[in-house]
Amino acid sequence: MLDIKFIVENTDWVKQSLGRKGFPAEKVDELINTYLELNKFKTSSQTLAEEKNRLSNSIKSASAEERPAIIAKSKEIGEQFKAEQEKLTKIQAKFDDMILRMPNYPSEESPDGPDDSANVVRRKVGEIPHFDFPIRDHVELMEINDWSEMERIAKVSGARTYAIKNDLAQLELAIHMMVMDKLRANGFTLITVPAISKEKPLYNQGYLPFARDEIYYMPADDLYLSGTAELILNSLRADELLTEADLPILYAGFSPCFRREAGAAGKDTRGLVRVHQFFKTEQFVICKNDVAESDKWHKKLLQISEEVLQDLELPYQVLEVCTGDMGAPKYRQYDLEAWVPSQNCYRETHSCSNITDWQARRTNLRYRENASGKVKFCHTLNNTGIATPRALVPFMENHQQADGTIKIPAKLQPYLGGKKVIGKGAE
RNA sequence: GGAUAGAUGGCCGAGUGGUCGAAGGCGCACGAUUGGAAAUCGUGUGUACCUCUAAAGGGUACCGUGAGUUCGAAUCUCACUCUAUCCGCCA
Repeated sequence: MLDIKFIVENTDWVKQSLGRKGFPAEKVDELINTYLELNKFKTSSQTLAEEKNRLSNSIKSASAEERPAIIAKSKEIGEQFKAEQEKLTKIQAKFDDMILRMPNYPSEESPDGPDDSANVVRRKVGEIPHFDFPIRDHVELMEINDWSEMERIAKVSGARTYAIKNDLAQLELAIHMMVMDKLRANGFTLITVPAISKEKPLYNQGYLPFARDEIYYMPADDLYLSGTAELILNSLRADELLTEADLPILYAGFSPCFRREAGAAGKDTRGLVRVHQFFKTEQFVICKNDVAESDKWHKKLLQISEEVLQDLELPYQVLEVCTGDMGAPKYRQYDLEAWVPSQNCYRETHSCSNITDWQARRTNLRYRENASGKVKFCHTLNNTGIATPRALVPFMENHQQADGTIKIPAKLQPYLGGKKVIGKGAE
C-alpha cells in the first residue's frame, strides 16, 4: 500500500514512477479525486458527530424541562449523522479498494521494460557442464533409479503432483536441512509455519486483490492454502508496535506451498518443474524503514541464495527483473536461475525481493524509532532459501553421470550420510 | 464437537451507562540527586484521521471484530473471531 499524502504531494513523480510498471496515470488522478471526496465527507460527518456529542453531554446538566427538546434535537442530528456515515462508508470502501490496487514504486536502478523479455542478466556463475554421453532429463533419471511414482500419484492426487522415493526423497529433505543450517548460521530464526491462512494475510502480503485465481480456497472453513511461508511470516507480527531494538527480524520459514497454476495450463507439464504442492524454505526479513538498510538486506539475501546454488554446485545466472515483470508489491527484484541441461536454458529457482514499506503498510507492521520517537512502517524482504522438488531438476540433470547415477556435492554429503553418489549403479 | 472463563494503551492491570483516551504499576524520555552509577524523587509519555496553522490550536474515531439498544456504551444485547481450562475425538 502507498501513502496517500505522499501521492497528493508528489503526484507527478508518482505517475512517472508507477508508469514504469505500466500503471496508468489516470488511475492516480482518480485515486486523488476519491481521496478529496472522502475527506469532504469526513469533515461533514465529523461536524455532525461533534454537534451530537455536545448535545449528549449537555443533557446531564440540563433541567428536566430542557431535556426533551435537547433529546429531540440530538435524535435528529443522530439521523443526519447516520445518513452521512453511510455515504462515507461507501466512499471509504471505494478508496480502500483503489489504494490496495496501487503497485509499489520500482527502484531507480531497476531496468525499465514491459515484460520478462527486458529482464537483465547481471552475471553468470559456474561452468555449464559438457557431457560426453547422451544426457537424460530428470524424469528419465528418476525412472531408471526407481525414485518416483509419477504416473501412479497422478491417479491418486491429479495432475501436477509428485511422489518421490528412496535416495531422492532423502535428498529432498537433505537439501532443506543444509539450507536451514546456512540460514541459522546467518542469524535467522528457524520457524516452521502452517500452510493454512485466513483471508486478511493474503491482502497484507499483496497477493489479493491481484491473483485470486492462483489460490486454493476452502469454502467450508473460509480458509486458504498458502502459496509461500512469506504469506504467514509477513502477518506473524501484524498490528504489533515493535521497538527499534527488535529489528531486524530474520526468519527461515519452512512450509508446504500450494499453487493452483491456473495461468500455466500446458506449461512445464512434465516432471517436477511446476507442481501444485511443494516444500519451500523461505528467507524473510523485517527491518528498519530505510532504503539503504533494506537494500543491504536485499543484497545479503541474494548472496545467501547464491551460496546455496554454489554449495549445490549448480551453474546459475542472476537476473535483475524489469519494472514490467515485477509483481505489484516489489521495489526491486532479482531472480536466480539454475542451468537445466535437458532444456538447454536457465530456469528459475529463487526470487529475491525488496518490498520496502508496501507490505508493512497493509500489515500494519510498525516500530518506534529511537531517535525521533516516531512510529514508522517496517521494510520487509523475502527470498527463496530453496524450493523442492523444482531444485531437484537442475540438481539431478547437472550432476548426472553416464550410468544414470548422480554425484553429490561435497557440501551436501554430510546431510546424506556421507554418500558421494546416489543411484542404481552406486549401490 | 460439548462446557466454562476471558480479550482494555509498548507491557501488566483497574474500570458494569455520562465526570473514561481510560486509575495504578512497569517500561521509556527528560530533570533533580551522585565523583559516576544504582536506588530515590519530580515531570512527561497512545494510535489513526479530519480541520486549521508559521507554530500552537480545534475536532472525530479507536477498550478483540461486526451489528444493535440509548440523547449518550469500554460498560447493556446479539453474532462472530481468537485465547485458556475441562470433556470427547485424534496424528
